[in-house]
Amino acid sequence: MEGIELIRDMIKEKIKKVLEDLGKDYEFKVEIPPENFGDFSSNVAMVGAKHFRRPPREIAMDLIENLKGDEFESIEIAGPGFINFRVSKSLLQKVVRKVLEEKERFGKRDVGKGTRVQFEYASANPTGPLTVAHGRQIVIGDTLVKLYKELGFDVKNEVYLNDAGRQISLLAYSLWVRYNELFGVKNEIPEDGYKGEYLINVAKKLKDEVGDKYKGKWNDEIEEFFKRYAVNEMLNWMKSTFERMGSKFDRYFSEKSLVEDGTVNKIIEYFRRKDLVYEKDGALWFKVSEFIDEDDKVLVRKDGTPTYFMTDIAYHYNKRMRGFEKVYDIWGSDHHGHIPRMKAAMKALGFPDDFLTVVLHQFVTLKKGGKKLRMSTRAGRFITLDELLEEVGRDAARYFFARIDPSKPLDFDIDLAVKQSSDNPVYYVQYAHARISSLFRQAREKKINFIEGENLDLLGDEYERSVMKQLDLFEDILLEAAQYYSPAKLTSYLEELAHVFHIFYTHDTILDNSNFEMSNARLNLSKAVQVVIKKGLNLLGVSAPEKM
RNA sequence: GCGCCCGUAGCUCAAUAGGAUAGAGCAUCGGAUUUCUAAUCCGAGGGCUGUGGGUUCGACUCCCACCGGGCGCGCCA
Repeated sequence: MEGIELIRDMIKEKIKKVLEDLGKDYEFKVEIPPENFGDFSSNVAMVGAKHFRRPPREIAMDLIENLKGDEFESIEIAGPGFINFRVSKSLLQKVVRKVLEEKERFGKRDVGKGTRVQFEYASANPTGPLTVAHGRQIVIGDTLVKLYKELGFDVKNEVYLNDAGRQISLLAYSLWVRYNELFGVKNEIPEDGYKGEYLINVAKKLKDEVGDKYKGKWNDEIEEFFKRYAVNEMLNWMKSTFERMGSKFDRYFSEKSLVEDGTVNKIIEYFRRKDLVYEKDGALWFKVSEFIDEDDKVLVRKDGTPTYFMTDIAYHYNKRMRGFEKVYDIWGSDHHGHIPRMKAAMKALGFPDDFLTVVLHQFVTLKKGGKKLRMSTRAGRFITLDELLEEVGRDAARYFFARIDPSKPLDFDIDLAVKQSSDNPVYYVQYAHARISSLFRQAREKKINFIEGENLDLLGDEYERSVMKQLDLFEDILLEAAQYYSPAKLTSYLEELAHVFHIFYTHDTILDNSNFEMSNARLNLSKAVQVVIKKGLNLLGVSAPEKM
């Protein structure tokens, strides 16, 4: 039941031991080299040149003498001093066994040791439909949440609703205008109001519920009602979009509640005691400059309302009080200016430096008919996430969002996504999964018995080897994708795994009536691939079909 | 003007904490199926990794300058 270590780690350990025997200890790497250089390779001899004060190739020769063993079919020196390892079949076969034994648990580790962390993403103004930019954020967030769970963290995810502030007043008034239109009462939606058609539908629903109760009437109380009604409608809409995306949040957190429950005032009091705020021009300012080389920022406006900065500090205070040891915020790159002052605020509250990590992603631009579309919620003209899902489907949309590293801008060509959706690499990966399902259906038909875990010792030709090596990488990739906050590492991996499988499938006959043992061995290997692909797609929130 | 991010094949992107001959897919051209799904596989062409310097055994990767694009520099969020 004890799983083996990654082969790479095993090699590294062995080398380390040999170095210790020679009285040396320094950093070096074991990696997967380009083709034709063996299975694994190390730069240990090259890095060691300064430590041994001898030429790399000479060092390599000594090391190789001490490394020889059953695990390796061959160890060779190449190029300027690389040591290339070709590992034994039996070592690779153990990976297959491990995958089959652990199934969907394969890849789980306990690096997190139950550390309580939180991911906040897809946070939005509840003033309109979610955009494709939110879609990108949802996929990045969802995937990281699942990855961190795999790695043994206690993870929660949360959406922050900016349900306070001026934009909500504008939303309420815009809805009121639409509502009155239904009675023939004409009013103008302000320039910076919400002119999208969706508010007409909300207005109709409201009219069905309350009739002409608010026709032509407007006061503070009515404004409150319209705010509550509109925000609730927008929130329900958001939830339905999340559901369409296959996304689920543990909690929706209201910005407004931070004012109402006194958290904001509590923070202000604390800052006052610490002499970190001052009054100027009727507003309350936070001494950002006390912590970093940036200008001070307003916390409370002249009119007494808190700024976004203020409530966000309160929100993060709240997170900390709830017991999260680390929080990750996923923001669009247009928020990057917000990072230093938030960090300063965290410091002011006495939180550890690494309490808050911000994961930034570049924006999504849309292209349609060769033209770039600029999205604007207020103007009411944009492609919504709902529309995108309608056109390309959940799997393709999610995979596409995951596929580009968050640090790169994502250029979403809608025409291409619609027209050539079958070219989307998600199908390439899914197809490998479906193909394997089909293999097992065929095996039953051909009366080829599948015995899990048997005949693995027959695996070892070059196609099988490359599949086994790729399987061995999976655990490492999960860690890497989590560390770099990059689901794209996972999609690249899956495409490569699908690729080596397709090659294996093309060149080796898997179901062979004249050789049941070999058939069973290859079915086992296929099964292992299927388990890993399914798991990988699962982490991305993409389905793994049995048939295509 | 200042700050952050990005620049790799015609297009969309890789390149595993500085490593070997910079790789895939799409597109183009040419092949592969009487047998497990051809949504696949094999092959060909296509590159001064934006430009110029620097660091070292070695640079797409690190440093400096510049060019080009995105974003930010609110009592907006």
